[in-house]
Amino acid sequence: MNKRSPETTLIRDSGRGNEAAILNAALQAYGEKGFNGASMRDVARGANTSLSNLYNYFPSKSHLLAELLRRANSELLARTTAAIEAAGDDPVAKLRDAVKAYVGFVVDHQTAALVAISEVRYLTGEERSRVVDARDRTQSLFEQIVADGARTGVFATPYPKDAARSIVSLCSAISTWYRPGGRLSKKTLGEQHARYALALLEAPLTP
Amino acid sequence: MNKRSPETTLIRDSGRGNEAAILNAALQAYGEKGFNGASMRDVARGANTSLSNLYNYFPSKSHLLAELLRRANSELLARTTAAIEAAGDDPVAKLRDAVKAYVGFVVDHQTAALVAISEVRYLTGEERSRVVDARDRTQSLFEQIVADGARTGVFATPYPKDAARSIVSLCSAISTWYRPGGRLSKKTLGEQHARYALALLEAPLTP
Amino acid sequence: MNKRSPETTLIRDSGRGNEAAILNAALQAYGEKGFNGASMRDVARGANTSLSNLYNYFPSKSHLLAELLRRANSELLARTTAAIEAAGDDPVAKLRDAVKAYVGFVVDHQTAALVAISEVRYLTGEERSRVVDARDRTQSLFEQIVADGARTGVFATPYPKDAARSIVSLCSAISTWYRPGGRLSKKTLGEQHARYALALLEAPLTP
Amino acid sequence: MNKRSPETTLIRDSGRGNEAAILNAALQAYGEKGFNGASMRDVARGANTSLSNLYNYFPSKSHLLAELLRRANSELLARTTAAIEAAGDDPVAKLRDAVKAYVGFVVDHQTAALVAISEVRYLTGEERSRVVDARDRTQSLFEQIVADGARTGVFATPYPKDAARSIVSLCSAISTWYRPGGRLSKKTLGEQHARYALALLEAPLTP
DNA sequence: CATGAATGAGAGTTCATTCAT
DNA sequence: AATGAATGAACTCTCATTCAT
Repeated sequence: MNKRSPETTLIRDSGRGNEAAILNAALQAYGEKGFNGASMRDVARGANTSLSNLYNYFPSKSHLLAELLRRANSELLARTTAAIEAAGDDPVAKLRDAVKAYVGFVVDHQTAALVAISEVRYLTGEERSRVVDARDRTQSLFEQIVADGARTGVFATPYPKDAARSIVSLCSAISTWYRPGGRLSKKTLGEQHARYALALLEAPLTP
Repeated sequence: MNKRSPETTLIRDSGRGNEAAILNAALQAYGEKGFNGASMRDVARGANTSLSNLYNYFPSKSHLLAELLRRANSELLARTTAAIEAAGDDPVAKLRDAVKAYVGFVVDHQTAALVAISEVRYLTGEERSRVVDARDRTQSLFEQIVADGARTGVFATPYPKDAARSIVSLCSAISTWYRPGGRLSKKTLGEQHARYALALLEAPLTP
Repeated sequence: MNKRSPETTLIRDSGRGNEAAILNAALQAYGEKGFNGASMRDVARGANTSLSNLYNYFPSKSHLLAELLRRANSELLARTTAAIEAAGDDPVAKLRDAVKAYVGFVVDHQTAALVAISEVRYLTGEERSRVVDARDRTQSLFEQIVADGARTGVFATPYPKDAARSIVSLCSAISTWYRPGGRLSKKTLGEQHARYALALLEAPLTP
Repeated sequence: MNKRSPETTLIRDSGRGNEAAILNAALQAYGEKGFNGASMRDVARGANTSLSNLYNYFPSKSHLLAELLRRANSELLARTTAAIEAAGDDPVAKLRDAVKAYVGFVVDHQTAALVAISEVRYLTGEERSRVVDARDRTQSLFEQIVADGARTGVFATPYPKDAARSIVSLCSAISTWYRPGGRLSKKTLGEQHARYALALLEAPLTP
């Protein structure tokens, strides 16, 4: 009926009735108004279904958020892992491609990326830890690369332990200001941030 | 009765009864639960006053947020401006001190910094633009320094127009993970981020 | 799979699929949470079937209750009638055995007895009157015995018209406090209440 | 404005706004539809106030029930205690007057008595135990009298330990069928039940 | 006979805000 | 400046019931 923006490809039709529509509506609602500002009625309206039917798919509003974040983090982790594995052994290549993959995810799924960083705080208990774990696993990938490069001396930064976090912060912050169709394309942003990352690690840059 | 943490010094007793208590309670409530997750009852409880009395000080919940953000951005702008003015003419020194000032603000007023970046979205109309303007003015300071250094060649980055935003992102992101009393002190964080910033700009680093 | 307690023998497998399981689940649910406190979902869960399948057996929640109470009152009436008929002509013997039968029913089907007295009120219209009629028929048995004994003088109470109701109240109240396996067995309770009844009627007691 | 029936005197105007109106409306609603069948909207309507205002007086629906039962049991205990104290030393007189007091309460506050016995089950935790304790204290009064009379031999029943409970059951059951203005007045009911009680205890009756 | 999806109504509770005192 | 009472709207969630398969 309505052409989907590339954004929404994160949530694929699972064959289970309205599940995908609900998740997408929730993503949009949480993205626009925040988790607490968006109501289940908003989600139902966006999914073109009834309020009560939401509860046939997700037992609570926070489960809905949790499932959203689970999928987002899972996709981010998959993309980043794949990029690293394809990059060979060079820490510089690994980092460059990991950053490009991360940035690519943020650009492709801006809303999901934004919700993932700004709304995790509203999860508690196991829901929260599952999501945080996934997020931390992605961050560990960067930490590992930085640690490797620091050992071999290619990353000269005096703060190898902390720099990885800054690189991830830099990439995910894109979700807060990026506007599709603007001056900066996905490709440009990837190259920019790859260079920021290497510079920040004080790696030799090939101009 | 209870010793105030340095955090709370952002809001000074204005001599107007409970105003400071209310603002501090609101800051804490919005910081803990987010703007929409915190209720006016939460604020009243935190300020040890009655719900209805809040409205003798602030006409609405969002005015309260706006006032909070106004003060936070104002203090941040003041600190950054002062640091730059005291740094002399060298772009490197200016940037270094501006970053240290920014980081200092985030560490001193973590909650305020966090609320300032994560809850602006819930303001609208003039309330919003006043706050956004103040935030942009701070960012412009960094852009100006970077532009100056790029012109003289001391900042070799190929992306001078965009790098300033990244530097600011890096500094403000501290508010999302910093824990007082941890491994990283305010001083260390300032030095670290100053170095990150210069590295990112591809300025020559004196190791 | 699971051995049924004697309680559940009130509802016999009618050969109609899940009917017995549903009635038993409803009995337990209404017993634990009351008619309005128990949901059709509770019943479905207890019967190990789906919510919608309940409606293949019973057209509504209140029909389910009505059927339950119909069976309970029917069994109670049958037991009491049988006991009276077996007791011969002596009003004293008749009353004693009627009370024992009633108490026996309450002990054997405590939940059903409890639900029967506490949840009738949620039936309306014909459903209600059918159940109330059955209940009244049982009570009439007692009233008849008392009237007979009063005529012959063996029951000396000045309130023959009202005493029967009190006797029935006494018996059915057992369902509100009885705990199986406690100090009082079915046999003891029967004897106790038979004596209470006769004493209350001011009949000569053989100690 | 509207003349209050004697029933409602259980809840006196406490000077706190709508408190009495709310409690009376809740009593009536719970009495008519049961705790789970009555909604807070029903209560609000009956109290001529808004739904949300109920929560300025009682923090939850079950607190409202608890407070109701607390008052009912308290009044019942007070009446019974007073009657016993005024009755002198004779167990027969004590029992007779205690029963009359209990019956008087049930007749004067039929709805409260009915709700007290049929809706306690919907309380849990401390709310429940407070109410149950009060109820048990009243019952203990009867047990004490029966035990005393059994020791002196004036109550010849072989079941002194259990008979007290039956007497209380008998009295409270009145609330389930009594209709004001019917054949049986408060006075008659009191005398009837006093006689039932003594007969049940196998005390010598003065005809 | 059995199910999962769907729905409109309504549940208890909390919301920001107002007002009389 | 301060309060408790009041309110209408909105909240998340559950209800009994229906229907297509």
